[in-house]
Amino acid sequence: MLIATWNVNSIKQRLDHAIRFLEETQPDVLCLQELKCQDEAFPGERIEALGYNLAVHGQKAFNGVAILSRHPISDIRRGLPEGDGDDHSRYIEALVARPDGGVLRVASIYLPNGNPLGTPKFDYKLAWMRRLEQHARALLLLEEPLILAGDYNVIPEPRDVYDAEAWLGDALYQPESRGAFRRLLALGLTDAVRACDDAAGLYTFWDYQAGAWQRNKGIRIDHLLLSPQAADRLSATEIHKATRGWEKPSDHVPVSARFDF
DNA sequence: ATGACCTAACTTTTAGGA
Repeated sequence: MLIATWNVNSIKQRLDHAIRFLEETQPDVLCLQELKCQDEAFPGERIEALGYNLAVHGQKAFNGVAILSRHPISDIRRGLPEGDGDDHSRYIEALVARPDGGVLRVASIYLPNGNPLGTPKFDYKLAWMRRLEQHARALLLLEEPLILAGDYNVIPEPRDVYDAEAWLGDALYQPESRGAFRRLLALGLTDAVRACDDAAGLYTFWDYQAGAWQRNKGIRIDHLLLSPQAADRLSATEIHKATRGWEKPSDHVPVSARFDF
């Protein structure tokens, strides 16, 4: 099975891109982030025509996450637990029926950006990461193949950024943000890309500004975290860098992981 | 050297992104 994640920066603006990616790459599951539309405005028709089932958790103008699956989906959860007062649509989870008869639990995650530092936005990011950690801990007790995929808005390590010094004052590279990401890994989750490739300079985001793409000033912030039962079956990962060169691209590119189930 | 973008919305300016 091929599982992919992509922050599309508006699904309405990027529908042709998403369709092209689905046709060319044929993922079994695609997790989307930053839909920037409400559920009823999600342009699902052409996606469903390709054979995908949809689970959408949208909101007006900002955020919004979805799971597209070629296989039956059930057990849909929208939002993390303990979300009193959190009206951002940043988490959706579903159980996907595997072709081999087993199940696979997948979440599409859009973790808060957290900038600027010293504001409630950064506190919100850290609190959200704590909630994700708690929920991941509970999910791991199920001992299922589990994939927490999405835009984490965290640069895990210096090798994941073109120039670490330039990001020292940014919420994506703060010790607290990176520590919270490491706590997720310490639960027993595996960073899929890093399980397959130790190289520096693997990026998933290039800013629209300042010719970041042309100068390869990228960062790696889109991740697939795997439970042991998923990591055991991981065979390969891919960063679909070419999409960043398409006409009117998203600033993020898809990341995918292949499993031998 | 410097600045350099994109999206949605109560749209001609702002908020949010990263």
